[in-house]
Amino acid sequence: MSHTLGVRQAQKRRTRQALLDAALGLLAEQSLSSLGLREVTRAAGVAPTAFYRHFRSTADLGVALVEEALDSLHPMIGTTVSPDDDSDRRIARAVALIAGHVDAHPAHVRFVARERHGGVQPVREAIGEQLARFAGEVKAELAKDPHAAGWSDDDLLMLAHLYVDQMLSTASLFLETPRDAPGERERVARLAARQLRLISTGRAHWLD
Amino acid sequence: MSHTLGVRQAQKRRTRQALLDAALGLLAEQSLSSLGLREVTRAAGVAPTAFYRHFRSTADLGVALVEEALDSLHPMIGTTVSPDDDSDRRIARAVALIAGHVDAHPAHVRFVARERHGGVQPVREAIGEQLARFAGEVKAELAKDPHAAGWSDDDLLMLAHLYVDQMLSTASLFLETPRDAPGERERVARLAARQLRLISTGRAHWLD
DNA sequence: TGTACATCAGTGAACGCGCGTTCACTGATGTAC
DNA sequence: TGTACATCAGTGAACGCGCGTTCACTGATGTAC
Repeated sequence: MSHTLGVRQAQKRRTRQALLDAALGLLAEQSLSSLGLREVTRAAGVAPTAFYRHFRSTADLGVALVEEALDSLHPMIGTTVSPDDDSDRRIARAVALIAGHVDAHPAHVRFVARERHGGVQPVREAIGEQLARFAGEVKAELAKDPHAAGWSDDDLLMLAHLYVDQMLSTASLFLETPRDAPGERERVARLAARQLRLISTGRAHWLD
Repeated sequence: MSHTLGVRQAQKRRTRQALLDAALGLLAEQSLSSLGLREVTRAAGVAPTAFYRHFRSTADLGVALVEEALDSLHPMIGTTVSPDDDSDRRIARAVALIAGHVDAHPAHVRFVARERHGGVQPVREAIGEQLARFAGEVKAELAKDPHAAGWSDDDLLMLAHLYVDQMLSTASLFLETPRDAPGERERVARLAARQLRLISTGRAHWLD
């Protein structure tokens, strides 16, 4: 088992993850730009100085969180955009998928929504890059669809960005909706579905 | 002139504005959640203790900034959504208006984009309320359009929210684009125009 | 117009506190033979 | 398998610093007569 880590490396990895988890928890109530190193180590249960064995600064930790958060979002793309026999069914599936993701990873979603325009440049840039990568993949999915015949590359990318923004906006709306308010959640779901349907309608008549 | 302020009140107003301006400047490089009271008073040229004559906390100052920022955005609504003989011309006008607003009030736009999902609850809530008010007004504008015949209230509000989100997303994209890169600015403008056109197309065929 | 008193925006000293960072350290894990 | 040495993740004390908040104050502005 050549890939097995030694005891030392495994422990280091665990501490690193504890720092990331602690930070993500603290970021529910504040922005990265005000997150303190001592605050994070305290929450993670290690000495302040241990922080430097893993990250140069909280900004550096933030960049690591970007990778973690957007990797978790990744699998969602294909399913959301992939074609379906019925458009309304695809949309309903996409909205349910988003809602499920928000329930499964609320802290990650909040982090991305918050820091996308947040006060820490390297983190903003990392999120921007990841979202551009996403849009690229959404575009590739869209290109497979028969609807895409006659679309320019630019227009496909434009639509892809629209979808990515819409997904994030919907996710963040779900995040603000209490989990124990099924009525409100349903309202959000129907709003999101209709917004996606409007985009789909625009897409269907784009070349008219 | 009964509305003329006394010397004392006028001076107090000026100091308050100096605090708001100083804070807005500092928020170009950080989030409200990390903005310090002393930092603000230092930039405004007053003693730290003077702060308390105007605001209870930096969060309180943030809420005041929300009003200021969104009041400046307000006049844009009517012009952006109002109907025109030609749809493409209206869209071009809307995009130019957004670009102009970003040039005129970059700090306000950045503040709203950043703190909309930021780490300070009262500020998030204030922005949410103002944007909901906006969406209501956009909806009222949309209702005037002949296209709106047969649309439900809910669908009009849905579309209004889509427009508001799109405006903010475009504004924030302009913000990230250097002012001295006319090529890039033009690219962003054309992207935004096509996204608006796609939404318009969806709107035109909504009831099909 | 002049005088005596009240108001209150802004001051400056002082406080206790938590911050980020440095440093030499410890002791478990890893490696060479 | 055992031994001697190297590595290095995590520690704990110490530092100087800027923070938010309190307090009694000052002196220009406002008001009553």
